[in-house]
Order: sequence, then structure tokens, then C-alpha cells
Amino acid sequence: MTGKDQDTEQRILDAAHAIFLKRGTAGARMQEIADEAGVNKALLHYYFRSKERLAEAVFARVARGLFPPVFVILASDDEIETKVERVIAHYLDTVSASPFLPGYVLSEMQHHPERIERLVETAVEAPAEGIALPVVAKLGAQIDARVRAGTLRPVAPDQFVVSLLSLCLFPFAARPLLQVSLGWGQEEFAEFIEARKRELPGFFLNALRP
Amino acid sequence: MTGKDQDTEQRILDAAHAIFLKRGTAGARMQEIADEAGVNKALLHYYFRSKERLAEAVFARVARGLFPPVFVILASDDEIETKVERVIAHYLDTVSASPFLPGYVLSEMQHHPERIERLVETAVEAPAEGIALPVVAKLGAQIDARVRAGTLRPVAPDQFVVSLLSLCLFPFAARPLLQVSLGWGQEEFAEFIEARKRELPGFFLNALRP
DNA sequence: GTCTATAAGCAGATAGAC
DNA sequence: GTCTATCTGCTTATAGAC
Repeated sequence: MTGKDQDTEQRILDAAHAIFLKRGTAGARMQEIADEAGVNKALLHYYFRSKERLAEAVFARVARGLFPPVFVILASDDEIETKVERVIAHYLDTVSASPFLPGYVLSEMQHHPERIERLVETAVEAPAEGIALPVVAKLGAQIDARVRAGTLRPVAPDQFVVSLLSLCLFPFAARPLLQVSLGWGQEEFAEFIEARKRELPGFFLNALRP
Repeated sequence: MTGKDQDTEQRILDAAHAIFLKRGTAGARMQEIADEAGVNKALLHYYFRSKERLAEAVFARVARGLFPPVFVILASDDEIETKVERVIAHYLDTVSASPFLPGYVLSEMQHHPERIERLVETAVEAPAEGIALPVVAKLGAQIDARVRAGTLRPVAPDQFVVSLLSLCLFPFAARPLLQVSLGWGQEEFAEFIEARKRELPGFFLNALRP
């Protein structure tokens, strides 16, 4: 449990992470993952038994890193404005470090929706139907109160959340399109994200003004 | 050129469209496409020579249907408000009919960015660097004029376009996640899009208020 | 735990009859 | 143009030595 085997399993998982994100699960090759990890192909099967299971492990790790942290922010007791600012800052900062991430997650979700279901089931203790419903409900109450106070424009909480995620994640998923159609390189895209970090909070909060 | 061969090529392309969108290029099998088209595997190679070429043909057709129409709207002489309303209506209407489309395009772009380049090259007569730059420039001038008139909040035109596309396309790409995490079925998602059709224009235009 | 060697299966592609 | 049959190569997965 300690020592070399722990290390190796982690190295394989990291390697699989890198390769799966770049090529997608279906396009990735076990050989390439083994090379990236600096071990033999057979070891991947020793630790994860099949490509399918390895893919599921990587997807679970990535998805758990991408969504729950933001749900925590949205479920906190912060003001709406603070939540918006925190979510935007969190996403644009963290995802900048691995720009393939949103595209990978969206792609895998589309081709393997059952993975999300399994992921939700093995998550916290409150699977029920719709793991995000409590967060949306709380957010809805918070919005309602502000609307009654006349300090917020009415907006459905699910639309609110989806719009917020859209504005943060889509630009990364569409990066290849943006770079080609606008003639950008790596640097221009990074600048675009930097500018977005500054402009998006104001844009979004302005949309919520009554 | 006329008669059966034209029909067959089209049937194969339609079948490939259906399968590639569902499974992704790497995950799709030529056999499944042949079955869907009601022909033999060998015919796919007769018409398209290789899986790669067939995939490229499908991607080109899909991408040309998804982006140019919206660029036409954005490049028109309509007022900003009208453009926003038209783009939202167009996307939410057309994409509702084939909800796999955004996820497919984003996924393929990520794994085969070179396809976008080839697509842009073989497009209109003005490839240059950045096929969308003229549209963004024109939009930028239009925004500037409105800002000087005090009837619009300043916003960078590229951020404007990306945000608009984000809000329209991301919800479809994230559909599996939304359905699972919010406990939705097909119907609830369709209702969500219907609600979005009504709410999004007001939301977005409110964000642009000075 | 980690390797080499190999099995087993499958997918893309072609040859050739009709 | 369309089919059946087949080839070739690659990929996952396992067996077994160390």
C-alpha cells in the first residue's frame, strides 16, 4: 500500500489524465499512456484492469475537480455578487492551467453519459434524484429575496447557474475555433482570458440589475 | 452523377452524420455507419476512400451549418439588439432539433484542430488570417458608436461574440450533466430551452445597458 | 510489482465477382 | 455501383518469467 506501488498507480493516473484529455478516451492508446508514465503497458492492466476502468477513474477525478468546488461556492452564504465573482475567478484561473479540461469533460459526457450517473451515485450521501437540486433551490430563495427587495432582476436559478458556467467554460472548449477564426496564437488566447477575467463579472452582474 | 449514386452518397453521409455525432469520430465504427445507411461497408470506401475523409466531410458540413449563418447575422446592418435576438432565436431553435451537435463540434475541434484550418481555407475567397476578424471589426465599430451615444455599456466585440455563443451553445453541450445533476428527462430539458428562449434575450441585453 | 512475449479480436481497407 | 470474402495491421488484454 505504501512505497513504490502507490507512486506508480499515481503516475499512471497522471499519465492517463494527460493523454485522455488530449486525445479523448476513444482516441487514446494504452501504449501512449504507458510511455507517458514511463512504465510498461501491462502495468496499466495490473492496476486498472481495463482501458474502460482507467478512463472512468480519470473522468471521475476530473469531474470531481471541476464541478463540486463551484457548487460549494454557489451553496455558501455569500451574497449573489460575491458568488458570481468567486465562480468566475475560480474557473478562469484554474482552467487556464489545463485548457483541454472543459472540452474533454463535455466530450466524454456526450459519449458516455452513464459515467455521470455512476459518478453521482458514488458521490456524497445524498444521491436522490438530482444532486444539484438543493443548491439550485437555495439559490432560488436567495434570488427571490433580492427580487422582492427590488435589488435584483428576476431570473430562474437554473438559468442563472447554466449561464454562469457557460460564460466561464465555453470559451475554453471553443478555443481551437477562436484561435483559427480570429487568427490567434497561444498568447492572444491567454490575453483574451485575462481580459475576460476583468470584464465578465461586471457584465454578468449588470445583467442582473433590476 | 444523377440517379442511384447521388442518392447513395447522400444516404451514407447522413448515416455518418448520425453515427459520428452520437459516438464521436474515434468512437464510431464504419460497420455501424454502413448498417445505418443500409449498405455494405465497402461502399463507404468506394465513395469516401477512408474513415478520415468521411469524418472530415461530415465535420465540414456540420460546422458550415453551425457558424456561418450566425456570422451573417452579426455582420448585417441590424441594430445590436436585433442581432442578439436573432442569434439566440436561431441557435436555440435549430440546435434543439439536433442536440448532439454542439458537443460533437466542440469535441472534434479539440481532437482535430487541423480540420478547422482546412475548413477555413476551402471556405470563401477571403481566408487571410482570421476569417472572423472583419465581422468582429464591424461589430466593434457599431458598439463604439452606441457607447459614444451613451446607449450601450462598453464591451469588447470579441468578448461580446464569445459570450453570446457561450450562452446559446453550452447548455446543449452540457445537457447530459444538467439532466443527471438536476434530475431532468428529455421533457424538462426541452422546457429549460423554451424558457431560455424567452429569458436569454432580456438577460443579455440587460447586461449591455450602460 | 514489473517486465517480455504473445494471444485474441477487431477495425479499416482492398480484391474481385456480379 | 454494390456486394462477399479476405487481408493486414493494430489494440486490448493476458500468461508467465523474473
